[in-house]
Amino acid sequence: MLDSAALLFREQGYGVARIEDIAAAAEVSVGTLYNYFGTKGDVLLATVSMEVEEVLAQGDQVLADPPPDIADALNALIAGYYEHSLVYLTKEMWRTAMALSIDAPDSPFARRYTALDAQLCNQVCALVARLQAMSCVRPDCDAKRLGAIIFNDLNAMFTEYVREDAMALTDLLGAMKLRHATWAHLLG
Amino acid sequence: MLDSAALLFREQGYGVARIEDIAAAAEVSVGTLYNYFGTKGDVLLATVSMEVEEVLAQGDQVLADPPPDIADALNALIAGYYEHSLVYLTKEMWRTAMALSIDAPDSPFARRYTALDAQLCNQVCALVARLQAMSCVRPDCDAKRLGAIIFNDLNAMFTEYVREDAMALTDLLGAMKLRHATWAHLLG
DNA sequence: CAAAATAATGAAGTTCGTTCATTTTTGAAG
DNA sequence: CTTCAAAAATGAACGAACTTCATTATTTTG
Repeated sequence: MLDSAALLFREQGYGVARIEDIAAAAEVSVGTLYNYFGTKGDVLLATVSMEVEEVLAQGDQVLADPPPDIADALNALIAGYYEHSLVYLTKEMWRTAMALSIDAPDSPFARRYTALDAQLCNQVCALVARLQAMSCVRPDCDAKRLGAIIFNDLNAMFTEYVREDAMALTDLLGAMKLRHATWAHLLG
Repeated sequence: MLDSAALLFREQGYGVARIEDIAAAAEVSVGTLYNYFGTKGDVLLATVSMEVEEVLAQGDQVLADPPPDIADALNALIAGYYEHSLVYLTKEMWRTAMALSIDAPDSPFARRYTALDAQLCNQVCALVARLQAMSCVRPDCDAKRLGAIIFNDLNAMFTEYVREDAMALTDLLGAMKLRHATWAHLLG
């Protein structure tokens, strides 16, 4: 079911792909699909989760042994996020997931999406703390707060990337590098 | 029409208030309403615009003669944004507006919403530049880039505030002040 | 084998936002 | 005052797809 859904979402778009089509492609009935997913949005979430879980695992690799330079370390972590972002999802799917999570923040869907976001943020915070422990970041700063600022900024840039179909991944990566240079300058 | 719509959106919520109800409250027909607004979302946008226009005007006051201290200046500008945010809109209306602007970024609605956001961002950038000209911010930084980082972070905090009905304005203002302290520390 | 629990089914319901052919009002010209 | 064309207003009907749920089928248990 999930494979069929992900395929149709990618090929036709979340809005165009009807539950009926997904059920047909998965060779089950509509009712069966609803026995496993409470909502069309939940089907999308399952795909988003796959995406973010993998990205978090990748990030843990970076955290285990980060490059001893602020810009390099941030590059390694964040470029991993960005480059993985379209493996399972399209920009349109990201937009829909983001919209759903804002519009109904109390739904199970949104709660889980928010939790995943928080984990990504924590990963950035952990990286900053690690760099601080390695004396690559000035010690007179709160790693948690700095990490959150950095994450919020990078997340906003990702949102912009996802909103503009014309924006290429290289554009995003370029903008990201300028940010990292700024941080290296301020924190080094 | 707009007054009736804003009232119903506030009282019942965007989702619950039907176009038919809004038309009835404004003593016009549904068709008439659609002669002035292309979409239900456009009705919401008109209210969002009022909100942001006023906030931008307030911001210009601050920019004209900012306090000669980073934290104070940021406080004056951003607290103005935050404190004004629920004058015309509810948290739910904000959420819907944000969701619409992400979900269909090419719609007139989204374009205008994004443009307003960009203006707010520019205002923060202008403030940083102003403080730099006043020698309150170290000169070896790009004001435009710093302003964008600061704005993205504060905007993310506002989004969190709007997502959590339980979060009070004072919580948001408190979190904001911690951020400003960080910036004062890094840029002073 | 019986019977209870679990899973699958798919047709029907529901709900609003949106449309558009028709009617009404306006206001300028003769 | 009368015409009449342009502008505004009208509201009934449409459409579309997500969900629901009573019914049927399958699996597991005793």
